[in-house]
Amino acid sequence: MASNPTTVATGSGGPAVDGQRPLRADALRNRARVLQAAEALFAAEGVGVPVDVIAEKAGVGVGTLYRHFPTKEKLYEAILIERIAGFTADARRRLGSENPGQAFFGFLEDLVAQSSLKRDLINAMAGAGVEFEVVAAEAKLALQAAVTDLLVVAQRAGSVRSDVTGPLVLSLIGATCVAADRPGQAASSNEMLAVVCDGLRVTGAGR
Amino acid sequence: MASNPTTVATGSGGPAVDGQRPLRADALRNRARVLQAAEALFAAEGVGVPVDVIAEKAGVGVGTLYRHFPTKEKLYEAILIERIAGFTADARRRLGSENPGQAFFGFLEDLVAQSSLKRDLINAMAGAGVEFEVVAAEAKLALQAAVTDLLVVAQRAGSVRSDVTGPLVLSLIGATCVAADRPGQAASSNEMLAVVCDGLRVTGAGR
DNA sequence: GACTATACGGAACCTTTACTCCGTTTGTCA
DNA sequence: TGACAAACGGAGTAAAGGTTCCGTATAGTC
Repeated sequence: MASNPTTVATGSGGPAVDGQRPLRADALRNRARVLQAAEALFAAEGVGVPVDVIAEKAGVGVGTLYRHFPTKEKLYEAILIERIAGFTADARRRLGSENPGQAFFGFLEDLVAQSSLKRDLINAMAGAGVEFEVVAAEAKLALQAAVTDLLVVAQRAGSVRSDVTGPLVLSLIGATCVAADRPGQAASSNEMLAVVCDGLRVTGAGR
Repeated sequence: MASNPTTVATGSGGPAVDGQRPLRADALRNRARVLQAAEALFAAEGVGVPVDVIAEKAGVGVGTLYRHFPTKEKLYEAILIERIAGFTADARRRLGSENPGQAFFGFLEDLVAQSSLKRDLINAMAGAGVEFEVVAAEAKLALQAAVTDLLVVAQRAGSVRSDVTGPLVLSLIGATCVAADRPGQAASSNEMLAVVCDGLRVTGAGR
C-alpha cells in the first residue's frame, strides 16, 4: 500500500523534484501512455471503462498502471484536474476581453461544446460518478473563482442579470452537459444552452 | 426463465384478469410490499440499491422478489411508469387552467420539487442508469405529449417563447433535477429552475 | 559488464451484485 | 381436513471489475 509514489502528479515529471528520486525513463514513458489512453477512453466511454481496458490500450499491464496511480479514482482525478485547469485558464484569458458579455457567453459555449466530446468532463462539473471529485475539489474551486470573475465583469457591463452566482452558472452548465449526454436524448446541448443563456441575460425578469 | 408471470403489472392485481389465473393472497401482499420498499429505497438512495436490500426491507427473500419481477430493471420500470403516469395526469389536469402560463410553470415547479424527494424520477426523465427506460418509453412519450399540450397552450397565451418544444422542456427539467441531486452541489434546484424558466419566458430574446 | 534498485506484467484475489435453484411452506379448493 | 399447485426463502452461482502479489525484466551506475 505504501509502496506507491504518493505524490502522483507534478505535471511533466522531469528529473528529481521534491526530494524524491527521479522516475526511470521507461516509467516516465509508461505513465504518459496510461494518461493518454485513459483520457481517450474516459472521453469516449465515460468513467465506466474497466481498468484492464485502459491498461491494454496503453500497452502496459494493470500492475504498471497501479504503480503510477494507486487507484482508478486517482487516475481519473489526474486527468480531470488537468482539464479543469484548462478551462480555468480559458476563463482567465477571456477576462481581458473588450466585450464582457460575449466573453462570458462564449466561455459557456466552449464548455458545453467540449463536454460533448469529452464525457469525463461532464461528470466532473456536476460531481458525478460515486466519490470522485474529492481531491479535484481544489481545481474546481479555482474554476469557480475564475468563472465568478468573468461573471462579475459581465454583470457590471449589464450583460448578465445581477442575481446569479458563479457556482449557479457552473451548476447550470453542468446540468446541460449531463443531460445532453444521455442516450436517446431529444434535445441537443445547444438548444438547452440557448434557453439557459437567455435565462441568464438581463433582459429577462431581472428581479 | 419462462416460469415468471410475464405480464408484470396491471396496476391493482385483483382476481382473474387476462385469462391468467389470479394471484394468491400472499403473493399479492408480497408484491405490494416489494413495490413499496423499492420505491422508498430508489427514492432515497437511487437506482444503485442492491436487490437484496430491497428484498430485506420488503421482508421477503430475493427469490420472492424475482418471482414478481423477472429483473431489477423491470421492477424499476414498474415504479417509474407509475410515477411518470402521475406526472402525465398532473399535466392533463392543468390543461383546463384559466392561466396557461401559470399552469405551465407551476407544473415545472412540481416536477422539480418532486424530483428532489425522489431520486429515481430524476434518472427517469433524463434517461439515466444503464439501459433502463426501454419499456418506460411508452410512458415517457405520453408525458411528452401532455407536456407539449400544456406548452402549446401557454405559448398561445404568450407566456412562453414560441421556439421551444415539449422534449426540450423535459430535457431542461431533467437536467435541472439531475444536477441538483449531486452531492456537494452548490446551487439548489430552485435557483436553477428559476433561470431556466426565465429563459423560457417570452420576455427574453424571443427570436 | 556486473549489480541493484526500480519498474513491469498479468495471473490470482476479493468484493459486489444480479440472478437461479430447489427444498420447504402455505393458500385454496373440494 | 387432505391434496396439490402456487409461492416462499435464501444459500449458491456467475460475472464483472478493482486491487494486490510476486517472479521477471531492465534502466542506471560504477
